[in-house]
Amino acid sequence: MNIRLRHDAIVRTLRRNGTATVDELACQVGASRRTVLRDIGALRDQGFVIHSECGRGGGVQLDPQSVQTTARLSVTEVFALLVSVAAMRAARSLPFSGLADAGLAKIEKALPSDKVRDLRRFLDCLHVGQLSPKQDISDMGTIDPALLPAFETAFLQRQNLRFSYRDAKGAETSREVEPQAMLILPPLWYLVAWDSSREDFRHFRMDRISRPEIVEGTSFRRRHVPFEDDVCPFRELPR
Amino acid sequence: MNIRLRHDAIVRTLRRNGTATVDELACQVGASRRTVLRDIGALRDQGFVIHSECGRGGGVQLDPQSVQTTARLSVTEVFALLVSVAAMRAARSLPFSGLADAGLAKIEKALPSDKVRDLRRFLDCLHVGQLSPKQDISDMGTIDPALLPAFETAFLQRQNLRFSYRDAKGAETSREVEPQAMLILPPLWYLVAWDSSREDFRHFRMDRISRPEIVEGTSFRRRHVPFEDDVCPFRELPR
DNA sequence: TTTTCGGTGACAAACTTTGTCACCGTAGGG
DNA sequence: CCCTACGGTGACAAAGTTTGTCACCGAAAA
Repeated sequence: MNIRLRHDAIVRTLRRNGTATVDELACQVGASRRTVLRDIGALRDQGFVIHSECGRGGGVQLDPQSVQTTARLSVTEVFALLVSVAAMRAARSLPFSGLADAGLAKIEKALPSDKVRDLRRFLDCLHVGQLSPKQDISDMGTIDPALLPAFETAFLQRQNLRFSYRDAKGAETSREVEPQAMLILPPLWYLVAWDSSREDFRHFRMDRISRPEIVEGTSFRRRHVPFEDDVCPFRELPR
Repeated sequence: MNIRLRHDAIVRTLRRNGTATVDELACQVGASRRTVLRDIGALRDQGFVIHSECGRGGGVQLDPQSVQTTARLSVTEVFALLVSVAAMRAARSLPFSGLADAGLAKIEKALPSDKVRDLRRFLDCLHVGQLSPKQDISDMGTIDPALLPAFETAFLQRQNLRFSYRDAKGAETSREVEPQAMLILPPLWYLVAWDSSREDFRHFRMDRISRPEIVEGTSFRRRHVPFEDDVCPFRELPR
């Protein structure tokens, strides 16, 4: 039995039984006492809170407050999750909610059913209220929702986008670009786009963009956004 | 060098260089030709689209259209992501957006900086527009946002919640419960709560709840929501 | 004081990953 | 038509990692 599966099995058994002795666990997962103890150590290293008591009636116990799970999700699965949560949360007026719904359905069909079960189980673990108590609600009002329908269309139909851009010095210019990606670095959103008149990628802060409009009759292909090794691929973000 | 790190390095090198020969990659990552070829096989199994060409001037190339990354995120990291995206997306009127912001800050501080970098890099990969084209926007209007402030308070302050609940048969009852969790099974939201008059957990469909209010002067502790092995922990959800 | 239980260190056995080598097929250049 | 550059595969031993066994420690309950 694989080490990951064994960790998973141990966690699940502990969740189910509440408490168990190491020998019971060893028997359950078909491994030796020593291995189970090693596994418990590894799980603790991973952040699981596992209480233990010596002596008669003792055993190990998973702290019920701990939200940790053993699951590690691939990016595709995480994307499915993000899409699903975004779909539920996003108000109708926010962009890409339709896409999100469509994506969710698509991903649920595409993933093997045990993956879907894992996702569900993971969502179950998202008990609200585990995080810190209320604090200031920081302002995230940098993006004007009124801009977004034009963006959505530009992305989905792959049509050029024209808008007015105010740079860091306050100068206004008019741009026509091929929207390639949205870059989200909280709390700012950037539009990553190919500027064909300059023959290069440019990054535009969303809150500096105004009057976006689709350029009818245009159509572009996706370009390969260049990546740098070991650094954020977009080096010079407008401040 | 670890197998995961090597896969990562190969993918990044291919993204940076566009194309590379197996021998170059082998030299780069400090492994043998054979191992790199095995790795490429493994990456293909994982869903990466890697083109290859024989002969002079040939080499391997990562399909730029493929959004795949090698990253596998732990649940804690995924939660950080979810929280961050939710924070950005959630309109002010939706619940838990304050919590989300606070959580994001907390998590960014708690995670080692390379994890934050991974998260950033992962967000960079969330190129919008990779999913299927526009489809019907399915209705997600089952949750009345007006309900949610009372819920948020009940969760965060751990105060009892009283509301009117209409069951599957249409009968209205009044309930007073300890809200323990929100269960999100698209497209429905459930409130998982301890019903102290019945001494048991109950599941309430959010769209059947009306007139929620905090019960002043009450206070409860978190309870351990029981999990079943290998199945959705909440077996009998109201239809 | 004995039994039950978590926890540790050492070390060989079992298993997995890696490197080496020999070899195949294809494409381009001379 | 041969040579060279390149991706790709199978076999097998070397290197590395995980696991089981065993001996032993300390705490707590009967």
